[in-house]
Formats: sequence, structure tokens, C-alpha cells
Amino acid sequence: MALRNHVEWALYCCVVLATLPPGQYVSTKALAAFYGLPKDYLHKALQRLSKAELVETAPGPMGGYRLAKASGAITTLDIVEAIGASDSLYRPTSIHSRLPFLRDDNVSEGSAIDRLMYAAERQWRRSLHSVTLQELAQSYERDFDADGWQKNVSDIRERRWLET
Amino acid sequence: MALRNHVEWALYCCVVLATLPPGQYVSTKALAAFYGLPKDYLHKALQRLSKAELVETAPGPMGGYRLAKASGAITTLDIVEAIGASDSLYRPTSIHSRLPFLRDDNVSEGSAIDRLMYAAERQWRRSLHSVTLQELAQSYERDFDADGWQKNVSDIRERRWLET
DNA sequence: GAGAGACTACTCGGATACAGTCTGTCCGAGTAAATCCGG
DNA sequence: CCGGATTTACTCGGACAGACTGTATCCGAGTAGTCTCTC
Repeated sequence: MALRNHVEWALYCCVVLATLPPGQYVSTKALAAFYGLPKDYLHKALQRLSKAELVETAPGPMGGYRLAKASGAITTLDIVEAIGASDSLYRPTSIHSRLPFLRDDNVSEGSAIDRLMYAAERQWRRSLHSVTLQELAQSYERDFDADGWQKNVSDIRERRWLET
Repeated sequence: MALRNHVEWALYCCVVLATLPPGQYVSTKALAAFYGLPKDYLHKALQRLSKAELVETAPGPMGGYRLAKASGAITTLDIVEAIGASDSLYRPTSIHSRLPFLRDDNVSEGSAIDRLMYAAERQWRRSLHSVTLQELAQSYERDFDADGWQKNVSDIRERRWLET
């Protein structure tokens, strides 16, 4: 998959954004420090989310990112596609169209092999599409101790991670 | 996806092998010439199929590759996995395990985000697993004029492509 | 005509080079909150 | 105490370098049919 790390990082960052009190911004620096990621590179991932209008940005101090919609209105597929641009998992070459005896009406639609791969990819997308960011965040919260995740997020909000 | 071209090429070659009369071998050279692919590089893809025991090889003149099992007993997922090695679409980094407040019993199994991506990947695999090479070959045949595909395959078998 | 040797056509595996993408860093420009400073 | 200038902390976007992987080529070794040559 294209931009492997970015997809993963974007999901982790969105989960934080989804847990924050509504309206609150969080900076790239805060997210990078919390997750131990390279700030500038993570920033590029967040920029893509911004371009896809999944998050809103605010410049200046106290600025940063926040969700542009309710977390229940964002699917995990939205996030993955925002990062991966329009990249498909499968990119056919032009093998097929060079062959003789092709039926004219089938050339433009790709071969049976293309259709096979695209169908599989649709299932992949469908699976991601069926989970909203809200559900993912709730599910992620359960990976932590009681209130553990909330504690982490408020640490991010209050910049406590910088004191160490 | 890892080795994009190899996955595609392997599927095209397997479709030829599935159409051939049983027991007949076809050489890398023949397949490469027919599809207009670089012989030596295509050869590496076929070697992987051989290693996965999907195809059998025979050295010497008249040698080459043939299917090791009936085409109905090979799924398209078998072929894709044979090429892609054990590569997963999603490769998590160690972001998750570094966080505080994690529940001990959840650390080793990966985070909710890992599970999300793996679930999507399972759907992708399931889709490929549900189509056998036999079905793919039949479907591919329909992309051609009546008997067009059969004509192509017998051209390969009789090495007619070299005369041009 | 039969058998031994040379030849040919293929597979197999490793070494290597090139290109493209992923990963990561750096910097300058723009913006807005916070701070400072003079009146 | 007020208002304007400065500082600070962030986003945004581009340029760039290094590493990794995908793409492709080449070569030598091994194997098995095929051909030739000799007896």
C-alpha cells in the first residue's frame, strides 16, 4: 500500500482528534511528541487530511488540527483514501490491450484479471467504509486501562508531555 | 502492494497454463514473447510460483512450466500470495506498544487500528480466495472473440509468435 | 543401424545496476495569539 | 490602563537527500532432448 506509515499514523492521530473535546485544536508537534513520530513527516500526513477536508486547521499559537465533521460522519476509509491519494492497490499495466482477438466492447473496461483484482479491492474498501472514526476511537479506548486513554489525551491537550 | 507487476503477470501466465492441454509445458520465453514482457524478469515471477508448488518445471528443450494441480484446485489468492511472499498490505509500526496505560492483555495482539486494517485485508483475501484459476480462465476467455483466446494459446504452444 | 559425444534449448539461482517511491529533514512564508512597551 | 508594535507558536508548501524496494538485465551452472558422427 502506498505511504504505509502515513496511513497508520493518520488513523492514530484521528483517534486522538475524535477523543478531544469538540472544537479544541491540537498541534502537529503535540501529536508527534506523544506518539514519538518525526514531526515534519507526520505533518505531511495531516496536511493530506486537511486537503481532503476531514480536519480543519488554525494557524498561530493555540492553533493546530481538529475534526471538520463529527467523528461518526467520518469513515476509516475516508482517512485511508485521504492519505493514499487515488492510489489503487492494483495498478494494471497494458498487457491486456495489446493482445489480438480482443472483443472491442471489452477493451476499455479491463480484462477479467483486472476485474478480479478490483473486486477484491472493493471488498477491502467496503470493510473500511463500514467502520466510522467514532467506532474506531471507542474500540481503541478499550485497549487501555480504565480512563487510561482519556488520561493520555488530556496529557496531549495540556502539553504535559513536554515537561519530561 | 508488493511486486505489483509480478502479481499481474503471474495471473496472466497462469491463465495460459490453465488453458493448455493437460501435461503440456510452456517456456518462459514463449510467455514473455506473447505478452511482450521482459523474459528474465518474468522468469523470477514464475520461479516464485514454482517455489509455492503451484506449477511444475521441466528443464531441457520442450521444457518449461505447467500447473502442478488442476486449475479448479488453485485459487487466485494462492497465486497472489505466492508472488507477494508473506507481505501484508498493512505493516504496523511500533507506535502502539510504546504508549502508557495499555492493558497488558492487549499489547501483543495489536491495537484496534491494527485489527481494523487486518480485518479489511481479510476481506480482500477472502474475495481472491473465492475465485479459482479455472473460473478466472473461463472468465478471461470471454474477453476475446469466439475461439480468439484458444487461438492465442495454440499460437503460444506452437511457438508461432517467433516467426514474425 | 546403433551408440557415444556434441549441441541446443530450456530451468535455476545469484550478482548487479537503475529507477521510482517511501521516509525523513530543512527552510522560508504566512497567520494569529500573546507579550511588551510607550503614552 | 490602552493601543500599537514585536515576539512567539503554529500552519503551509516546496525543495531536497537518503534508504528501500521494485524493475530489469546479465551470466554461469545444470539438465534433458536432439543431432551428428563414427564404427
